[in-house]
Amino acid sequence: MTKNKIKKAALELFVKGGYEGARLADIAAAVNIKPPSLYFHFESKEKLFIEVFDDLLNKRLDYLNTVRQELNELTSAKDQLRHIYNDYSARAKDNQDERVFWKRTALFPPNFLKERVRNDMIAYERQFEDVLVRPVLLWGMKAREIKRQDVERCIVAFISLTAAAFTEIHYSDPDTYRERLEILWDFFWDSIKS
Amino acid sequence: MTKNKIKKAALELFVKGGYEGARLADIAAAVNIKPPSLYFHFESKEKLFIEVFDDLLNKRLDYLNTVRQELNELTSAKDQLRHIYNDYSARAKDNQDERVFWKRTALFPPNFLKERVRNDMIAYERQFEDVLVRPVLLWGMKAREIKRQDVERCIVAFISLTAAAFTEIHYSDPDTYRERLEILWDFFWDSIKS
Amino acid sequence: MTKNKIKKAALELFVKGGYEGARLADIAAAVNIKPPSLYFHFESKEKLFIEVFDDLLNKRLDYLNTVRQELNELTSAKDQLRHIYNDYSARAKDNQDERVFWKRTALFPPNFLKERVRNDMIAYERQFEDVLVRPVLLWGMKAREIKRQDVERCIVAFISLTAAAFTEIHYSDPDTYRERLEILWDFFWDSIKS
Amino acid sequence: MTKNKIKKAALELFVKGGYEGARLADIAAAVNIKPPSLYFHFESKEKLFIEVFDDLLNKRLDYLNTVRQELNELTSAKDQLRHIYNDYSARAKDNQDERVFWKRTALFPPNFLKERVRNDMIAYERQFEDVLVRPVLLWGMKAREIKRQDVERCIVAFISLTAAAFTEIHYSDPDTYRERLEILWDFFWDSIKS
DNA sequence: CATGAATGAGTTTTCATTCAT
DNA sequence: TATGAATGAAAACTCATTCAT
Repeated sequence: MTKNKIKKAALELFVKGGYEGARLADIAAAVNIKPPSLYFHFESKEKLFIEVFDDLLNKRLDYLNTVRQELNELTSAKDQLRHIYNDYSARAKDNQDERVFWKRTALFPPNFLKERVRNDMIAYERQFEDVLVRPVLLWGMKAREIKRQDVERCIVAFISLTAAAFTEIHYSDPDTYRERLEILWDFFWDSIKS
Repeated sequence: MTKNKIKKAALELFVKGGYEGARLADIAAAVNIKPPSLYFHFESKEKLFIEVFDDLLNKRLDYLNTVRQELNELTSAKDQLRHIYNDYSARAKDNQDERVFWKRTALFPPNFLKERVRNDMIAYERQFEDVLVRPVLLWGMKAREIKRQDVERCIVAFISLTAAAFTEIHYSDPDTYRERLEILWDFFWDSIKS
Repeated sequence: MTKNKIKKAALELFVKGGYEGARLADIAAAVNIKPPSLYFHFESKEKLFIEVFDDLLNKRLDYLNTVRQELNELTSAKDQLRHIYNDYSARAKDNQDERVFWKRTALFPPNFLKERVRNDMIAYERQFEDVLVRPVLLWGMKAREIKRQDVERCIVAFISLTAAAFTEIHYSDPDTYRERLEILWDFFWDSIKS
Repeated sequence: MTKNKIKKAALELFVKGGYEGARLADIAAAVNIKPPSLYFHFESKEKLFIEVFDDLLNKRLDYLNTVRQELNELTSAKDQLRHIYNDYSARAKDNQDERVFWKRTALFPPNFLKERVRNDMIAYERQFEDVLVRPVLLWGMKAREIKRQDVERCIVAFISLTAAAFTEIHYSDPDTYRERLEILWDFFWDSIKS
């Protein structure tokens, strides 16, 4: 389906150049159509961006629940937290484009989307904490696997783990990246385990 | 001096819209001149960006040495690390614009600068580690203030502290921001102290 | 029949935006089909316009004869002229759209049709004068109902009555419109009656 | 001054093709500049149209007062009315372009201006009646030069004289045009004179 | 130093039109 | 009959840049 191919190409180019840096001509070329043809599928460049963003938002929101399910298979809080964290070490191209698009948009949204992005992002982060991180942490504390302490502080630490991981994507080659993720994880776990 | 006013305005607008999103017309307007007048001071938009970038790079490089000096006044490794970290909690507008410009450029440099930015950034990061972080950590370990452990791992942890701090700028209001920086610091210090 | 629905919708939109202002997409939408479907019925936008125009031309030409017949039922020149004039006070939506289309096309034809329109219009006007206005005026003079005078001058006056009526459509609400038509008529009749 | 040359060229092309039919490329070409240069002088095509329209509106509003002055030189109501009417027989190119632009815009304004045009036009018409036509008619009646009668009806008649005159511009060659204006005038004057 | 005027090279967007189904 | 998908041609508009003053 052309529409999806366009969205995929668009995501890739939005990642490379941001909203303003991505030209419709390039997006069209990536799908082997001419620029005007894009307008059969999308009202405007803005709407295209929004659809890409919304798709990803929904995908991640869904993913939250998927992960939530998967956690049930795991018996220790450590494994569960690690499973959540693992999402960040997957380095398949698509996956990574999406993650960079997500972060780029979160940090530097195109002007016309500033408001919405901010709201959606905050809502997503809240879900992430409420559905995944906090329950696991609480459960781990109850099971004495994790030191009793202020959960909210632990959450802040865990979130910043993921933030740091994202930054690393840009600086490190794949191997260093994985290595560093591991280091961060160790620090984190040592800090909170009983 | 007009030239500096231009650079300051440019930095601000590059922060808001990135290289492509910032229009010379806006930069000129911010300085109360017309766009052609910019060309008296700068050869081109690219050159303007580069100058802003270089200025900041040098400023930070200088700052490294300044901080290096300041560390001598401090007697504990904890205070020293904390002093380095403190740069990140200053939240004056200028300071912050610079930090965001820095990170934005590091993460999403304009295409024409990709190469140079990457190199300069890496060089800077190395300096940061070599001049400030590593020496302090080593010294702290020697003094048994910090647990004996792999220094490089500690560096990774410290660096990611600053990365996380940056991300928080975007999400949190000033108070929350400061609070979280504190939390992260506590986690970090608890992890490495003896 | 779809074809006729299209023509009706087209007429309406040509009235609103002129030839260039009317978009095939809107015309199609008004008939609940998609733009490409229009091409099953018409070769091109130009051809569509021409058909609409020709239909109307023929309709009006026919109407001339109808009116000519109807005049036979009327015994005074005054009633006859008034009957001719009455066409202009009908204000049903369709009727009016047609009149505006007619005038708009007469005054500001699309470039590609300039020649034909001019010719057809002039031919129509001549018919209007030859078949309806002049005979009635002559007959009225012969019957001493109308002052003996230069018929051609009377025709000019009568024609300008209709032109003025058209302009009023745009400026006046229905009631004012009717009222003014009446005023004009009174002036006219007083001027030419015996 | 380029700006004025643009406005003049624009008026001419708006007359020929209406708002949608006039292309900026043609307007630019008429002034020997490239299309983007138009944007140095006008924000957009719409704004250009609006300025042309406003200029003309003001010009005509001024003209009303000029004519008002000139009327004082004339001693009979007949001469005065005729003087008002004469404006319509001037057939210099510029003058006529303006008149056609005026009427075209009045009758078929571009969609984005519909509201404003309607209001401005009605205001202008009112001025025309209040400042010129009604006073002269009243004065003529007082002087027994004009038959005592309902002034408002006379105004309607006079206005439609001008409307009809406008329509004639499109149909007739200059000589016929002048001849018909004369005929209409005679009818009108005969109708209202004492 | 600064700017008014203009422009080249794009960029998004519109729209009538085509064509395979 | 009708349409989904695509396109050519052109439209308006943007923006960095130039240049004479």
